[in-house]
Amino acid sequence: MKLDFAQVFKALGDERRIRLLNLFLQSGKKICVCEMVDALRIPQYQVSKHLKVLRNLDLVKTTREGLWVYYEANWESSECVSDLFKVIKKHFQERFNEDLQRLDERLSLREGDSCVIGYSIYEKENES
Amino acid sequence: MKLDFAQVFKALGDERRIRLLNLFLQSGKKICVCEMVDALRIPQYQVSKHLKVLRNLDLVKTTREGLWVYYEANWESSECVSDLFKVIKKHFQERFNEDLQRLDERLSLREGDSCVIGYSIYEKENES
DNA sequence: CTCCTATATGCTTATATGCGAATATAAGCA
DNA sequence: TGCTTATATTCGCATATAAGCATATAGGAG
Repeated sequence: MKLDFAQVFKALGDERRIRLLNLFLQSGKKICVCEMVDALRIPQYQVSKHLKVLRNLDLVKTTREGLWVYYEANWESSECVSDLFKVIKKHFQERFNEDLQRLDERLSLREGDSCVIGYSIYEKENES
Repeated sequence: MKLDFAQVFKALGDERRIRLLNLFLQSGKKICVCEMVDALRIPQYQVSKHLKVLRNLDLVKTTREGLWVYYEANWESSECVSDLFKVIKKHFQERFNEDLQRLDERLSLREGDSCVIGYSIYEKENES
């Protein structure tokens, strides 16, 4: 499986994909799709589509737990990719800080290490 | 001037732009457009177009000497970009080795540090 | 089996990006 | 000035990519 690095750069050439990857790199955690939707404030179908691009290039790993699918950065892909990850991790922390803040809020609602609320918070948002 | 890094990755998401940048990074030299045309074996107008993308993002610097315009990597752009350059320099040496070989052949035709032959070698190629 | 929820994918339309040919610009020289 | 060469840009066309909506899939609970 010979990796085409132009493809990797092209994948990172979309702001939302970088923001997704940045969530994984900065938090170091497995994050589920509905949590990403909250952190990035973009529709679920967009998150899934962009995750597919990252998955096809082996930049992320997935774990399914019941209905929830958790994503994390894949540091075992290749040395070049993990060197790239280090650069992003080093320089993008403050660049997308708002995403990380919203992620933290959302992660605080977990029970143990698991997401339990899905999209139910959106129903509450109608109150405001 | 706030740099959009998704744009930088998008610029590197084209194989020919990476190959151009790789020429600068591996050789460490200023290279003129007609030499790039020979090294990458793509038309001159494509080289100029791709160089424009790199120039607009401040990834390369230019020097004009008479008719010839020399390009080189711009290491002063930002720390993040120069960290990216280091990753590319480290991992792409053998990946585009043929470009570098052709560049070396072409650079050996310089007089001093200057390109002097332009596109005249193409006229000789009709013999073969 | 049926219903519900989280995630993934098709499909259609709009937008953007690519190429190649021709041409413009800019500098040197006669 | 006018000619030549190196480099840059413009234009029209084909193709690719993005957004939004609807729907499909997959797993859990009753």
